[in-house]
Amino acid sequence: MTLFEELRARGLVHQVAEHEELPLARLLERPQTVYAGFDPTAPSLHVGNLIPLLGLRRFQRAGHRVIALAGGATGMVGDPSGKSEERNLLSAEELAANVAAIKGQLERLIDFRDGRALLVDNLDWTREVRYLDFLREVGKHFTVNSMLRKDSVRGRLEREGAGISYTEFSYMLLQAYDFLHLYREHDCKVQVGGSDQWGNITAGTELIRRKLGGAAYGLTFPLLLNREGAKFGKTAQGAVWLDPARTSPFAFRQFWFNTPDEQVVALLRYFTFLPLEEIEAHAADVAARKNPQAAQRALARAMTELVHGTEEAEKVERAAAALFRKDVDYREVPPEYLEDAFAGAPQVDLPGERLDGEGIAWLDLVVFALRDDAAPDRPVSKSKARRLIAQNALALNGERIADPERRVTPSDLVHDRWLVLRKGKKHTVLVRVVS
RNA sequence: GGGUCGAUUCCGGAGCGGUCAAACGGGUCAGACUGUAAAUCUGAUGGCUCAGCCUUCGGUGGUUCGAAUCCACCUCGGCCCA
Repeated sequence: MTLFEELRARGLVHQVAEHEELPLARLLERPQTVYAGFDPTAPSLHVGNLIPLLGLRRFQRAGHRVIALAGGATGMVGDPSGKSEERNLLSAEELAANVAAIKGQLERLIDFRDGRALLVDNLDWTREVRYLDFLREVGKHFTVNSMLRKDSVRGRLEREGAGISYTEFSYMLLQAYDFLHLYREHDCKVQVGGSDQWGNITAGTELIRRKLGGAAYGLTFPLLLNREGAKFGKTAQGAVWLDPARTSPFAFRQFWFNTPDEQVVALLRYFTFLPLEEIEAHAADVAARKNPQAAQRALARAMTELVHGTEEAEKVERAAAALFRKDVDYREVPPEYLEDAFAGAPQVDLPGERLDGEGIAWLDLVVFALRDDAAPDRPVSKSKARRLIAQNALALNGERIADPERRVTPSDLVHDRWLVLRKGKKHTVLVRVVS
């Protein structure tokens, strides 16, 4: 199976910009250089970025050279694609920090050994370009008419109360210029990206054709939506990040595990490198409602291994297995197993003296241990904690406690040092009592 | 620069002087069911010393016994004109 056939079989081909004399599938029969860009809009990539990133990885595995581009320059301008509103500009310092962080993540998912991949920053060739030169060299090749027809721009123009600044309007020219640059310097003829990048990619192929008479190609991956129709990877708590400091490996694993049946097979094909036959076996199981959650488990495992490594993936899988077991008596689980099980779960340290004497009221312990759903950097308010208790949503060491004034004392400790606090079915916090 | 419309709780969006912590929908959280699903049903969704009180409706000042609702100015945004 050729790379192109596999991409199709996995549902990864959305649109292709190619040429009659030599279609993309034929072009790829010989090793090519392929690029995708990542704008430094945040200090970490998120699962949405995995689409082009793993796309590059597939090209690389098929023997092509890939270029991962960090958008130090384009990030300064802001891509209007897929954005319903104008965004605030990031400072140069923020951008530089973001670029550095993103580069590190790219390096873990793409193999850069022996020139098999390049890591570039478009700021390097854009910084010195003078505005007048840019207008004459690049701007002249675009009509505003065609720019206005791009979805990214049109969406903004048509949306009531939105609008688009000249800065963001210019974005596609910068990205086109990147493609031109890579085409010239690295003989890069193919750009890939999410489907929202179509307009930006074709702007590049057009520029290359007009300026150099060159034949450049584009490929976009389908845009994934979750059930609510929102962009894939966005949750109510925000994006699902690759950085373990922002999204814990446990939460990362759970994100994939919680994929609904209707979507899990598509995600296996789309994101994982599992053989297609294996995925079809899962598809059959899901359709027959056999082995519930097996497909989700495979997906969660594969993705966590990819991003956080095998060891971490095993750890959080064990943690989930322990945490979601029914009727666990934590006192009966040996401490070393417990510690391991909670390695990926949120933890807080509680000073031991809080338990002395009367102990701490259940309500206060909850406020101490729980974060606010809406603002994860803050503790829950007492009002919310009260409501949760009233709704019988909170359990201590596996036992629901409905009395906010119930005292929690050292006699509640599991193995003399822990309190296991659970909210609902899915959220567990390990409270470590320290002296 | 001129005209005009708008800024409401996470989002959309009601409200047009008291009965407004603010309808309704979405989202979110929780409970039941279940497979740590989906669908469905139920409840909750500003804060607190929690059956009472406190602080909110772009900002500042004003009118009034009383303002999210009226007035003035300011800030920001849309649309139209220049």
